Amino acid sequence: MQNFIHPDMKDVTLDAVLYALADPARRAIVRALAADRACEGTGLSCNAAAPPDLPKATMSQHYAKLRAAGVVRATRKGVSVIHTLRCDEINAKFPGLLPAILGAVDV
Amino acid sequence: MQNFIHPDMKDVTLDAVLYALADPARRAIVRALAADRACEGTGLSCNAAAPPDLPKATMSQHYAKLRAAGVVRATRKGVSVIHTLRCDEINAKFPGLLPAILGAVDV
DNA sequence: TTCGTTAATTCAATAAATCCGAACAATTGA
DNA sequence: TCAATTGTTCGGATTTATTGAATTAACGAA
Repeated sequence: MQNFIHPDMKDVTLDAVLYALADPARRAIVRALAADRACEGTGLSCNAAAPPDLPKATMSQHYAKLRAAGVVRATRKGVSVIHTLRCDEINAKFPGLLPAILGAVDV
Repeated sequence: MQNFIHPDMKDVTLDAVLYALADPARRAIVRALAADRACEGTGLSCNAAAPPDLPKATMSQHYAKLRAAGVVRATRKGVSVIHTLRCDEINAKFPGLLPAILGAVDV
């Protein structure tokens, strides 16, 4: 599985970010990571941030898409993979986007 | 084809809106409608707002998704279908979302 | 070192969504 | 009524998503 590849911010497109955030499961993950950052800020394992009933293969694909889109960053820590939101970077490139999406009352 | 159905704003979900805006062709349409509103404000025909090289079957599907998501409103005017952005409504329900997306330099 | 456990990824098969040419429908003007 | 214009709908090929099963990775204990 090797170490994770994260796109440089100059290669992160609005298209990919919106696509990544257009899925409710992925948005739930991003919300959890955002909440974690606001509190602990230590990052969360895949399982910790994903919706509880999500099959793990599906979960893993969602994380792969979030990483590829440049939305999250992953590092291995023991048997877990810890994810953090690339919050400041996204905010710098797409000002207001994350707040607008995370702030919305998701229906 | 009948008259177009537009969802009531209470039934418009963030999920659907983000999904609609996650596609570059649809975002191009929305940008064109936003620009029109800023200038003429009269609405644009499908062809006028869509990317020029888009096959019309595809274009039509994109508009259908934008309508279903609650992002645009359509009315028939002669042989044309005129679309307008449901700008204020979306802004009221998802504050900051449209500005963040339309304001971004699309890559 | 070798198991066993936990955590996540990859594979492969199926299911669902998208794209677009061709046919169709709606409207207008001649 | 006919032709032209503008979109929509249909159908099939292509692409993408989902998920169970197999696999990889890291760790701790014996």
